[in-house]
Amino acid sequence: MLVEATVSVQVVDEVVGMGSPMGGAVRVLEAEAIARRAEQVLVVGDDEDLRSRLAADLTVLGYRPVLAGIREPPPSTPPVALLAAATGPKETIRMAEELRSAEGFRHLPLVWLVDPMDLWVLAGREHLCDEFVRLPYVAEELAARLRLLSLKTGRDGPDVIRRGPLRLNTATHLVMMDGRSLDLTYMEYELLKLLATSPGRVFTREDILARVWGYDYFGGMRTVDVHVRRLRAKFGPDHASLIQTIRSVGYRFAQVRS
Amino acid sequence: MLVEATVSVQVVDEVVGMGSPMGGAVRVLEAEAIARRAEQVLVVGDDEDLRSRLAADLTVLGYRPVLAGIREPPPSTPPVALLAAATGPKETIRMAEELRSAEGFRHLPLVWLVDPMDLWVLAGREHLCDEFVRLPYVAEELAARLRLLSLKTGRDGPDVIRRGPLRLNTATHLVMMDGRSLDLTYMEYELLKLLATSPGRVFTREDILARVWGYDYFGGMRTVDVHVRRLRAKFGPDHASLIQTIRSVGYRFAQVRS
DNA sequence: TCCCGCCGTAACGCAGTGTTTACGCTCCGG
DNA sequence: CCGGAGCGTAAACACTGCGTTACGGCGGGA
Repeated sequence: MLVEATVSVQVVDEVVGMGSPMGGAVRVLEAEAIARRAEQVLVVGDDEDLRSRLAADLTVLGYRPVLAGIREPPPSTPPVALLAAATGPKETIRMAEELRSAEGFRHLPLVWLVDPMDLWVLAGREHLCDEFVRLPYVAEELAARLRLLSLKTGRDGPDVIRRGPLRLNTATHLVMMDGRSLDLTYMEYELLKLLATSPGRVFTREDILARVWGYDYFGGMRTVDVHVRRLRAKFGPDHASLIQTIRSVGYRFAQVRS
Repeated sequence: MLVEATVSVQVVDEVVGMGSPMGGAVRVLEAEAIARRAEQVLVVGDDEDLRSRLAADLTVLGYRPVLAGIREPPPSTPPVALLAAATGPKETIRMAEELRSAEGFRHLPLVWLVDPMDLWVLAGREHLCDEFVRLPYVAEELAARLRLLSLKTGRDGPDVIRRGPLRLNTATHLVMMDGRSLDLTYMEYELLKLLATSPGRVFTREDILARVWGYDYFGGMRTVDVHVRRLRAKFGPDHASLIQTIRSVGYRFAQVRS
């Protein structure tokens, strides 16, 4: 399916496993695991030396590098990919083309690491490259370019609420989890926005009904439960516990580090 | 009005400029230059040496450098500006702020030329910087970044908005889709312009009515729906989804990769 | 004055969404 | 260990919002 490469999927700094989301109360360890999550960056390519240096620098910069041979895509899609090829620009082109044609990676922003002698390959291939960094790279430049890229792709900015793996863009109404976009309905979106704007704070069902459905709403409380359930289902099993149940009280969004 | 600087407006005359009937061997760069028809680039800053080197390189690359002290803005607004400061990043920040607050320059994409030691100044100032180049710069990198920038900003010159298959000339009111011209009515054009100038952003029907029909408009919201429908019909089935419906919220122009 | 293109409104039907209901499991106190 | 309250879950039901079409008013040009 994808470019052949020597390194298999290998997630750096695996998160503490999260238990089954079924069954109400969320354990402290799970909340901490979510809290330690940083934004992932996929690092692909056949330049092992460059890849490991990138991994080290990215970690220092607060990112979570995911080293992978792109033949075996990682389980969770990071929101951005760095292309590090040792065998020259042709390999980078091939990786970019195959990532772009692979299901699930089509909209992944690609950052090329390019030797200044090879910059000519970019001409006419701008559709395969969202950003590039001149080699030898400087960590500060890499950081700045990743930040700029986040802004340009709408994953960060003044209108974006960042909560752990969740990105909630209030300008575009786009919701992303681990780089994948979630398809939420209007009520789901509004409910999530309310909870996510005050992580850790507990909202009673009355609160939620009044602020999402309107103060004049007259209906059953279970409506909230059902919508929370649908949100958790769309979050997927790994992130279902982002919304926590406080028994006899209500719900709250987990306290995560952005 | 703008930052004080020593150099007045001075157009470096076109060496490979448009209409130049020079023959001879056509190298890749020159071919690009002709294709680009000598697009202007504003070069501002107090680093005279850097400015002149930029002017020379830009000319070779087929651009038409406009050297200016930004106190005296050039008569016609170029589509992009390079910021070259000798006195350090503070000067660059000041130039960027003043350009952004100056009428007519607000939406001008800014490219910083930054010493790697000064890259820290970018943190938190991403709104003042659309692109940056590490010093000492490489001409090929500069060219590649300018090409990428023009793709990302979706502008071919000051009057042309490019969004995927769509071209919108705000000067001539001409709209093209896939090279074919669309015959839009006045309201259709204004509606499309509003949506297309902020791809991804969701506009409510109130927003749209206020900004296209006028703040004093008093009528039904379904008017917007019908005009959106007419636009989609003229786009054709292949491109109807360029305008997306956000249920219970409004409409938005799709985020397309140019 | 007539004609034609543009624009706003109303009506209808459907797909998508929200709400209700019912049932069974979990948690916790007795 | 038992029982009840609280909650998760699924499915059925009701309805909203939007796409779509048709139609009538308005204004400019012949």
